[in-house]
Amino acid sequence: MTGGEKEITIYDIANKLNISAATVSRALKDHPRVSKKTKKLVIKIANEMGYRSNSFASNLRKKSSHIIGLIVPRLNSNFMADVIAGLEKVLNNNNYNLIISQSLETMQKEISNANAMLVNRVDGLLISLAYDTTNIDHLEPFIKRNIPVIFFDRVFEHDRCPQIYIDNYKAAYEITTHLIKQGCKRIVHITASQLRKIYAERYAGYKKALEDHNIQFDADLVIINDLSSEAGIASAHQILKMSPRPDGVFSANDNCAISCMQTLKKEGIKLPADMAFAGFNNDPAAIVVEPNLTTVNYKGYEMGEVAAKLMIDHLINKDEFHPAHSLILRSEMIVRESSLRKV
Amino acid sequence: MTGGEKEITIYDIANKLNISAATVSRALKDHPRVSKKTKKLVIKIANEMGYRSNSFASNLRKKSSHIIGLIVPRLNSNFMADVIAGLEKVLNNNNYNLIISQSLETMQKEISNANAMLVNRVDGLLISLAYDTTNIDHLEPFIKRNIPVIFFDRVFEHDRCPQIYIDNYKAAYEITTHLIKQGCKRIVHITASQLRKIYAERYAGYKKALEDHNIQFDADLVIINDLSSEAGIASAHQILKMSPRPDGVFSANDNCAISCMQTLKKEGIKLPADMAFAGFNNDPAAIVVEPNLTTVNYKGYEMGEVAAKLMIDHLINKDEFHPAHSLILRSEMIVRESSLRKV
DNA sequence: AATATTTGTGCAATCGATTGTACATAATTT
DNA sequence: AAATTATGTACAATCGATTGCACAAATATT
Repeated sequence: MTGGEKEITIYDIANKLNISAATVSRALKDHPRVSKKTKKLVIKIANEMGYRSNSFASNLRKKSSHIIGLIVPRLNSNFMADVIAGLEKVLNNNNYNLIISQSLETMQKEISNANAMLVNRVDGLLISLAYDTTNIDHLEPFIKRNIPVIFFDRVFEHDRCPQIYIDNYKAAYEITTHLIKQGCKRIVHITASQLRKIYAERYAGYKKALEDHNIQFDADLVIINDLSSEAGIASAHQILKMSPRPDGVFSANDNCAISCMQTLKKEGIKLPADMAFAGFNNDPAAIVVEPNLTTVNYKGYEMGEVAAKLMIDHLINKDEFHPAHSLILRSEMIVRESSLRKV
Repeated sequence: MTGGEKEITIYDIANKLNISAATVSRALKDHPRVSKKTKKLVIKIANEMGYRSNSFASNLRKKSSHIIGLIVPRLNSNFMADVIAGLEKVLNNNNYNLIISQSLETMQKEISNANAMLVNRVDGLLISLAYDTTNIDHLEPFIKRNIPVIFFDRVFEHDRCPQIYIDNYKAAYEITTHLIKQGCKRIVHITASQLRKIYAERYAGYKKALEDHNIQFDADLVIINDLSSEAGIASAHQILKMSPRPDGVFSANDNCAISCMQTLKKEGIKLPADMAFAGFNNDPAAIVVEPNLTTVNYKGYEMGEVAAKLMIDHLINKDEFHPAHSLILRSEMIVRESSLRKV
């Protein structure tokens, strides 16, 4: 099976109209120096001939691809799917395309993804870091080439790269305070690698809330794992062994909180009477689990939109000075039955 | 802020080594006619100088981008996130990149997405159709250019395009039969637009199962909506008004089934005693809702992998004859408490 | 009417990698 | 030793769009 018809180029159009390719090129991109008559004619013929601009040639000449790279730890999470949906919408409206890859939580794959993005000559890079990423040397080639790099969610400190995240510290502080106000005195905190700022900050918010309410911090109540469903089950067993038994749990994500809740329920623990629960993210399942889970609404879609807008802004005003300011999105606590012990 | 350092090209390497750019090019791609010594040297210098191949130039010359386009109705669903994760893994392992966009369930946006993919000169297109897509004229330019188009999940009949989907008819037949075996006699079916083959087939499987078990089909028991959570709530109210009251529900997705279940539970219906439930997809929330939802395991990740592999195969053996065979993935019924009335 | 400005178009170089062809030199075969 | 083949490299055209510059024609200004 051999290739279809030959692709139409601006030269074909130029030949047909007995004008130069330069004029065709200018006409197609609405250059002011081309007469309206010529423009109309060119566009008409281009359509008739089924012309499609060759982006390779254009990109080569213009040294820009109109493609934005995205690297995330995992594509299959609710939060990330929302982020991507938001990103895609905004980028698409601005005629940018999105090329995506996942690091699968390893720095090694993140590095190879970054290299692929570089070879693909993305105009900008959006990235949420893998669990074990300890440095961002692999992003230096972008920074060196003045390709904007924007961090979101799992961010990294760098004076040239804006960061977008929510105030994890504050959200964790609020939710812990809420649990305390519901009468909890021994609150377990389930979290993940403290290498990632977002988890470290949630942890810090948790600690500060305890401190501000005169509750002694107890390191034995802190469980560090990968926040998976399996980890939630394991956490539940660990909690059951604690003595005296905790009366509240604040998990750094909903997923882990939910499987933990289910395991505890099976073991006869009454929720929230025996133990109040709070999660983080507002996954769809938070309103399915019984009792419905108190959590922090982490707006993925909005974060995607904001990240894309910031990226577009950087690209359009490429030469302007862009302070690498960080954007902190508002998040809100959503109180549901899992934490309500007082009415 | 002006651009960083100049990009290194093969000419720079050639100059430094006093050899021709042609040799550099061949050395970098391990051409057999270049001596091992030269290859080593070129690679060494290329690394030292920080050379990155310019994909625009390469693509322009080779007329291929190594980019696969993906168009889906919505990015933010569990199923789709899984599909994308699977796709990305396989494509990435084969040095292909993935560019994605969402039609937001409208044919209009699907058309504009397709055009963008064409301009971006994707090497292949993977697509799951929007709700209201009635024809695929917008994909003809790909077919005409011999760019492989592969449908998955929401497929379309076309003699040049392979389709990947599960046997929806069979799965629906099985699950309906299961409900019947659990003693259900009046089974509601909640489904979506019959324009989409997958829903039409699930409907057909449902009907056939009734017929084979001598249960009279009753059109009043069929609810057609968009399968959203809101639609699930509305369906619940509709079901409550039915008389005599149905004793089973088969929803064409889990999402809708779950919100319907929750609404019915609030209204005092006992599940599964009063009404047995079955869904479709095996969303994570299916094991969170109480009672856990009987459903069909629709393996998104696997579907993504299979679709990607098929695409790679088409691209690598570009000139061979490819029968546009369809791939039907195995799906399995997962029986949980929501449908178990007999032990 | 002469000069200055605007408008419209074409020429030709450029972006960087690839590849068919040519041509040496080296290694083998007769 | 002559003829043949294999090996290694270079030349130059090509992919298609873009754009600085030149220049003619049309219009406006003095």
